[in-house]
Formats: sequence, C-alpha cells, structure tokens
Amino acid sequence: MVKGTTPTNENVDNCPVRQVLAKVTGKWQTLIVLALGDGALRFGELKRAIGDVTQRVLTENLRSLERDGYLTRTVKAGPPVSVHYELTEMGQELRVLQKKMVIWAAESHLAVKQNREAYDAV
Amino acid sequence: MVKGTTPTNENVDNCPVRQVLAKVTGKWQTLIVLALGDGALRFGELKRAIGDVTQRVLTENLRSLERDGYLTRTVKAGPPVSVHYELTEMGQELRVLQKKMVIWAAESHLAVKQNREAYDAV
DNA sequence: CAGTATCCTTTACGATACTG
DNA sequence: CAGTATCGTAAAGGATACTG
Repeated sequence: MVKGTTPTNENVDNCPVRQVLAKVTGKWQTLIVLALGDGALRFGELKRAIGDVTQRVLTENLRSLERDGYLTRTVKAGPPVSVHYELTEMGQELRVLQKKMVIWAAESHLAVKQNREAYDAV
Repeated sequence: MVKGTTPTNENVDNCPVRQVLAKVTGKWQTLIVLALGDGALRFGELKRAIGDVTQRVLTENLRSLERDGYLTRTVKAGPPVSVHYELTEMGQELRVLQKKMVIWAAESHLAVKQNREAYDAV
C-alpha cells in the first residue's frame, strides 16, 4: 500500500491527499482543466468554452489552479491586454486522470439513468 | 474522440457527463466509495472509517450513491438492526478511478505545497 | 443501531456594476 | 479584454435532539 493513500480515518483535517483533491475535483476546476487540454486559451475563450460560468467564479478557480501549480497565467500587454492560461506538466497529469473520469462517466450515464428511474419508481 | 466526452460548451445544463460527475466527484462520495473498497461496511463502521462526517450528511450521500447504482443497502433485522453498504460492479469501477486520483494526489501533494508557498511568497 | 427532524452557519455561486 | 467589488440567494454542512 502506498503511504498516505488512505484519506479515510485519522488524517481527516490535515490529510494532504484530501487537501489536494479538494482543489481539483470540483466542477469548475475539472471543466477548466479539460478546456485547456488542447492548448492555451485566453480568459474570454475559456469563459466561452465552459459556457456557463461567471467571471468572478472563473477568476477564483483559475487563481486557485495557478496557485497550486496546475496552470500558468501569462499577461500580454495591449491594448487590449490578453491573458493566456496554459496547463503545466502537473496540470497535464491531472487532465489525463480527469479525462478518464469523463470517458467513464460518458459510458456509465445510461446505466446511472436507469438506476435512478428504477430507484425512484419504488 | 468518444462521443459525449466533452462536457465543456453547448451541453452545459443537461450534459449527461456533468450529471454523472456531479454525483461522484464530491468529497463525501469519494470518501465513502474508497472506504467501501475492501468490502461491505455497516453504517456505524462507515461513519467511523471516514472520521468526520455527521449522520445526516453520511445518510444523504449514501442515498444518492445507492440511487445511482454505485452501492447496495441491505437491512438485517435486529434488534439491533444492522445495515450493510456494499459497492456494486459499477461502484467498483468508480473506485478504481478514484483510487488512481488518490494515488496521484499522494504523489503530488508535496509539489502542490511548494507551489503554494512560492505563489504566496509573491 | 441507524437513522430523521430541526435549526443555524458557512460556503458557493449568480447578477450586476465598475475599472485599468 | 480581463478583471475587481458588492450584494443577494441558495445549497452544503455542522450541531443537537429525538425515534423505531
């Protein structure tokens, strides 16, 4: 067993695994990382790619991902100024894992739908 | 490209991939699935395994996972009654993916910590 | 034992307006 | 263009008490 891979019990609050996961498993973080999968995007492009996300929330999540080292933020002087966001190596690693989750989710969504309907029918 | 694997843009609200991910990427759902990885657990055992979780929240998340088909709930008459929770096949699939995320998180947490410190120092 | 019910606080998020 | 600031709402979660 890899040391530190059991985020259950004991550790709890100061569990480093939980601290990492908390910042990358959220809805917005996932969508941002996936959107940047094919290369750098500007703030506006990213916002359009995700579709439904406010500027405030997008900014918050980008700052968080930047702080933890998953992406870089590059400002190019203007006017108008443009800001490019790009995945780091670690961001790419994360993306690979999230991509697997997405593919699995795509394959499973029908089964989930059927389970829900059966459950709700009772 | 696998059809339906791009949760960004368009789809947005009624994207089936997002609907699946929303129910399995949360903190509690992840911890529950991982805790059940080594076999069925009773409600109380599960609660102790996770450590910090209230009964209300644990129950809510267990119902959600049961509804979507990731685990089964089995009541054994008492007294006292005992309720066993166990992963389904689909739950095991999910667990495999989450386990990979946890292992990656364990390997990455130091790099993340260093990134944060460097970022905050500026 | 395995919940449910109630109340309350915190966090996430949306909407909107403003700025270098 | 890429934010920041402010306000208000809604969902998540904690604490506690109660029950078959």
